[in-house]
Amino acid sequence: MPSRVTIKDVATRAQVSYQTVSKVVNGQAQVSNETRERIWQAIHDLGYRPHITARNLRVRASHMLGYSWRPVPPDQFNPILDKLLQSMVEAAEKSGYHLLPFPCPPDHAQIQVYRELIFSGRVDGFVLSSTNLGDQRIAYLLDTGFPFVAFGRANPEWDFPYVDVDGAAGLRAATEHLLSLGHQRIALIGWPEDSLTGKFRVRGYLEAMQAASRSVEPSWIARGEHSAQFGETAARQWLDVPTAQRPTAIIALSDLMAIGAMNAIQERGLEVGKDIAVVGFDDVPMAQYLRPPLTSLRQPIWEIGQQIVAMLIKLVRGEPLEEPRVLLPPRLIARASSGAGVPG
Amino acid sequence: MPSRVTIKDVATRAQVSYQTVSKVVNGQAQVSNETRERIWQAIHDLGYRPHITARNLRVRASHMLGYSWRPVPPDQFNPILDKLLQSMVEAAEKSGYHLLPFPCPPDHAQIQVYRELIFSGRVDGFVLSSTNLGDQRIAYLLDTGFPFVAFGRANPEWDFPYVDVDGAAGLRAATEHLLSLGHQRIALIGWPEDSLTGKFRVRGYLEAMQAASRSVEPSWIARGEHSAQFGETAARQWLDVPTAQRPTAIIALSDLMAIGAMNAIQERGLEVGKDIAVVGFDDVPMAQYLRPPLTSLRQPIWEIGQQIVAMLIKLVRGEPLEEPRVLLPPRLIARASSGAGVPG
DNA sequence: CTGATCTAGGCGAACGTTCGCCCGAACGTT
DNA sequence: AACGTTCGGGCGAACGTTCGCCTAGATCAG
Repeated sequence: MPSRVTIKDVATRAQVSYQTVSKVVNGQAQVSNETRERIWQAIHDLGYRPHITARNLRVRASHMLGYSWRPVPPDQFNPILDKLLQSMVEAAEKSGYHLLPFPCPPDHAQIQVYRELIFSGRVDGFVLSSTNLGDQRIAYLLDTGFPFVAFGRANPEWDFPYVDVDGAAGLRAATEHLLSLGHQRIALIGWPEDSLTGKFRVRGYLEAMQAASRSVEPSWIARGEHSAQFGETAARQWLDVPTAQRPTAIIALSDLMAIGAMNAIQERGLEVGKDIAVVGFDDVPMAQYLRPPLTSLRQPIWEIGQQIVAMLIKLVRGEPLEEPRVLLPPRLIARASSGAGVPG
Repeated sequence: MPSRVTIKDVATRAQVSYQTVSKVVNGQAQVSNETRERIWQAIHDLGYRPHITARNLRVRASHMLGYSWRPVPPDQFNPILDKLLQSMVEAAEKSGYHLLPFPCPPDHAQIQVYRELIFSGRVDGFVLSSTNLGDQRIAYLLDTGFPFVAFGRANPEWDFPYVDVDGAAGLRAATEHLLSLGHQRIALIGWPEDSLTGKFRVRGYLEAMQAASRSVEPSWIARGEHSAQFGETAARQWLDVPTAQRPTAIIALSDLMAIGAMNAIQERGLEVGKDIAVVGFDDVPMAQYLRPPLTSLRQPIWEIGQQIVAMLIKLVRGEPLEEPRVLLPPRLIARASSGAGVPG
């Protein structure tokens, strides 16, 4: 490793003090054009690049944004990580920031880890994901006043900046889609009551049903864990109902559960998209390759990443947020599983 | 933001010079037990945490490892990113390092971006992924002597540290698996000739066939782009062959292509796993939920991440690598699509 | 011609560490 | 008693920047 070329090397070559070089590099005004050019020339000749660590020390900022995500169990998939990460990394880089991914700590150590990252000056702000009601991290960060933006909502009485997918709008769209195809009895596979995300989505479903003056049987709503297995179980229970009263369409709050439902339906020799419609949520990349291809709701992941990071950087810089709560609607991708789109 | 507590604050409280505090924090010997305890007490009382940026500046290291990955097109999936990232981040953190993900630059700007990261002192080393023959980054980094470890191989004449999946071993296992089930005519869906990874895998297939004294028809090997579409096309071509001579099993070099093949087979009214066996590569999380569940080769992603990072950190620290070329075999996960495992 | 204003650029200091060297006291040895 | 060794801890310097202040000369108005 040849010892690095510093601002002082540039200075001697350009015959100025090194502080003047700093001014030029940072685009400050107090330099004549010819000096400026001479300095740029020297910078170019020597291949000088400012040393980030030194700069960060001086300006008391790390220019790093912390991000951790909950790893999914090996049999499941994280449909959004790739794109979300790319989006956030790109957005951060645009403003001279970088993303610091760190392992999602076990629940009891959460605060400890966040505190450590703050006080060691490793990050200037956090992106929180997988938020839920009573999220300790939010409470802690609100308390200390450290900048953060959440991907997801939490307790309504907490006032904090977030970006979230408008699950209610998504489910309204899905429900209306099915209603418009003539379905009357639409069932829903959801998560346990304590899931906030689940609550919003169910609400959208109920709203759409009500708006269409359709009543909803309590038995049409199944709640359970996020797994293909549960999707299967839930669907079977409806398949046991006599044809005349049984739901003709199923909306699952995730593609994983939708896949379980599809498998249960096909097991009975029924045809998905014809006998019973199925709609998922997430639009996992695989959705289009399923037989039949799965109708699903696609989250605007790229957009979400961009907004979260843009907001966080504003906060870090102490600028005010004009719109601290952002909801972005997912997009319905209609395919054959709901009886729409090209068949096959 | 209350101004941070520094090593000097600790020093005054513990009645020592701040350099002595530094010694204690870094576990150096020259301090008596009682002083040490007094200092730890002060550290604890004040909640002191060393300032990483300052430390990094002083020791001339960023303790950051750069990593970029090629984003997959929206209709495909990255089956390994989640786990690989978790693994690498965790391994890095264990040794006091962090991962710096950066956007994968367009080809013509690659070197430029790497150079920038090096000379601005942002990273101490790189993890390279998606390597291929003639990879410019490898050439450049070898040339400058900057530490890196590749995930994947490249030109055999280049001497550099890498970790890779032993694709040949994987395909031998898959082929032997099918042979043991009685298949004789085994076809293969692969990538274009210029894919190095593809070449290794095909080699494993050929070796296994040869070891079993089975000859391989040239027409059994299809080469094309990595897509479900191509998997479908390739499979159809074999389905057109009269039953007596047509392949009874298909190995695809990726699950994505395997899925295409499965769809083509089912389209003809044939049953996957019974009429024709299918084996994929990657074991994407979805594989088990397909109908029938897909037999596939699972890459030891966690292990790979751990090894890559461990090797890279050694390099960064200037320690020698006892084993600079690591090949890890994938594991065959037998499911119904190859006629093995539990049916359904 | 004088004094005020502006401009280009220099200079010292600081950001929070770690490193190497130094010194004084205590101890043991001859 | 004189000397060498060891140990605990202090001190100056440096890592590569940016920031704010200062100044010498140029410019300008009256």
